[in-house]
Amino acid sequence: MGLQLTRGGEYAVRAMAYLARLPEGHVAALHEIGRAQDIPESFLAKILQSLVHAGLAVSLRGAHGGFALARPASEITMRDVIEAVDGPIALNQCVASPEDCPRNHDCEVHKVWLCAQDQLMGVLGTVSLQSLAPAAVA
Amino acid sequence: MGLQLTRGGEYAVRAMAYLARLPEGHVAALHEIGRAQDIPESFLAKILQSLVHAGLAVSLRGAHGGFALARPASEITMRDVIEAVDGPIALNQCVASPEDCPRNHDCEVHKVWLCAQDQLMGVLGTVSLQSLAPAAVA
DNA sequence: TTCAAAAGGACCTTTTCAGTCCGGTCTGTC
DNA sequence: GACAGACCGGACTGAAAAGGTCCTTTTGAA
Repeated sequence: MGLQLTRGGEYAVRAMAYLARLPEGHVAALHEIGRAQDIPESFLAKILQSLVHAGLAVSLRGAHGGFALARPASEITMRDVIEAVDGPIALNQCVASPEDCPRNHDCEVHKVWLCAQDQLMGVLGTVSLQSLAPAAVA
Repeated sequence: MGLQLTRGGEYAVRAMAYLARLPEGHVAALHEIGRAQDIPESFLAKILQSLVHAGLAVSLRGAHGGFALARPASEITMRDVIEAVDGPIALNQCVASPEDCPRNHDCEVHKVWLCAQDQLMGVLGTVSLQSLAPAAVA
């Protein structure tokens, strides 16, 4: 199909949105998140590790351990989450690494992709986890 | 990587932009396009067939055959071209087929994807092949 | 000490991508 | 009519990524 979000990215957003809805200071265990959001737990484990590595989530090990957001939900965007799991967003190769594209100079198509990418980033980079969590505690 | 254009889509846009630069009535043979745009010819053959099936290009068979745009370059958008080759653009599954998504109702993430998709379509659906072909004949 | 839970890496299966190949068909030219 | 040039169309393939699974190790709290 092409030009589609990966399953991992989708899961990551849902998992983080779930964490964003939790009361302050609460940690959620892997299986809690997985069950609540209907995500295969062993796969979710890998995704959460990416998020922890990226500094978006923190984990507590040992009994009663689990995961929580590393910073306020208002300071984490969908873009952050997706890029942590799927790598940098680049609609096509020539936007990601223009130096590899021989027809780079005066390429009209290139400009269009840059523009499209900006539009996309404008949305994903603006929406925070907070705005995804309307059911936050009162 | 995820969320990236396929090679086929990229080639298709370049090939169509090439055709758009041709003088009216001229047809370009497969090998001509492939050589000019540096696209593997056997792969390009498949791509062009998709474009013909989608009604964006026409082909002439037999000796001195080749390809040309099916309508004026100003009436073919990048979106048309990409969707002809890669299928419908849907940033994620739940945008493509909302009926398959159980959490469809009151899903905040869904709305964001719709918005992002609209932005993307706004760009790709507006840019015509004509605007990609600045070197058109005088 | 013991047990619950995350960390991390090896492994696996399926699908998609990116492309090749080849026989068939069409059509302009000689 | 024969022939050559060019598209048609589908089967095939190798590599890579997606999408997971599993198992061992480490950590922390009761």
